[in-house]
Amino acid sequence: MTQTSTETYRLKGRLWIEGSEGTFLGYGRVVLLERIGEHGSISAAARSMEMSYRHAWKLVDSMNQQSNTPVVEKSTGGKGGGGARLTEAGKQAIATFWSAYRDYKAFLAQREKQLELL
Amino acid sequence: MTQTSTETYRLKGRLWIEGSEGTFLGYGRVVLLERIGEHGSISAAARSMEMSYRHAWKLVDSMNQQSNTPVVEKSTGGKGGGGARLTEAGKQAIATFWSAYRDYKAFLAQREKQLELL
DNA sequence: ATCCGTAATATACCGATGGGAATAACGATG
DNA sequence: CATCGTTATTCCCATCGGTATATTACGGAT
Repeated sequence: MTQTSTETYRLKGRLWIEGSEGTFLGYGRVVLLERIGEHGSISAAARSMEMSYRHAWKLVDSMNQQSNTPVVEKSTGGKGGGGARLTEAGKQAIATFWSAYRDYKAFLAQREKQLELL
Repeated sequence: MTQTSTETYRLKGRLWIEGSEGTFLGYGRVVLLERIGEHGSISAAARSMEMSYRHAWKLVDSMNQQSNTPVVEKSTGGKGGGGARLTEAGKQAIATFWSAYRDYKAFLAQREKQLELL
């Protein structure tokens, strides 16, 4: 027995849905969509996470451009200065991603048990 | 029908095995291990891919530190200046990762068929 | 007409990551 | 004991994503 330390290993992964222009939906993007749904604006959603408005705006723009129908509808000016709200396609996108994500997590947890390392 | 463009979506992901200090095995690391096995040195392995020796060395160091038994044995000086060779644990690590990787690819391909987006 | 908070956009900066070059140690071989 | 190609290690630099900051456009409410 010359075993000094015994490492334990975890199987980890990232999951995302790709469109024609790269990433369409990923974990952070979907959380952002949810926050937009809760707060009613991109800026409030960005503040609620640890994300800059610039970054959040780019993500929303990227998702809208790659979606067959926009996931977020934005309005500028007006009461409260404007805002943003989820579309039906947006809600559907969230559900679709979480569904795949749950399956993915389950796969990882299951597959992790079979790891055999020396 | 107001459908302008019809995006098709792909389910993509990354997979890696984590130890106590972060990533232990990933796609690039395992390819590097294989190349070391083929070429007999870290530097030749690095040259054979598009990787700097500095980077390759750090990856090998990280893997060795996190493995219960080293994955690469290195020798300095001597005929040919030294070299590096895979250990049994290294070969095992490669096999373990590719096995998980294949399953993971199969999972992604299968799960992709179930994506439903608007 | 003014105010307000948001969308929209450009610019400058910052921090991490990896690359390249440079240097030293190493040890069998001739 | 000089050579040689590798391991090992330390600098500095280019690149790149994201942050912070600043500015403009917008339009309903007062």
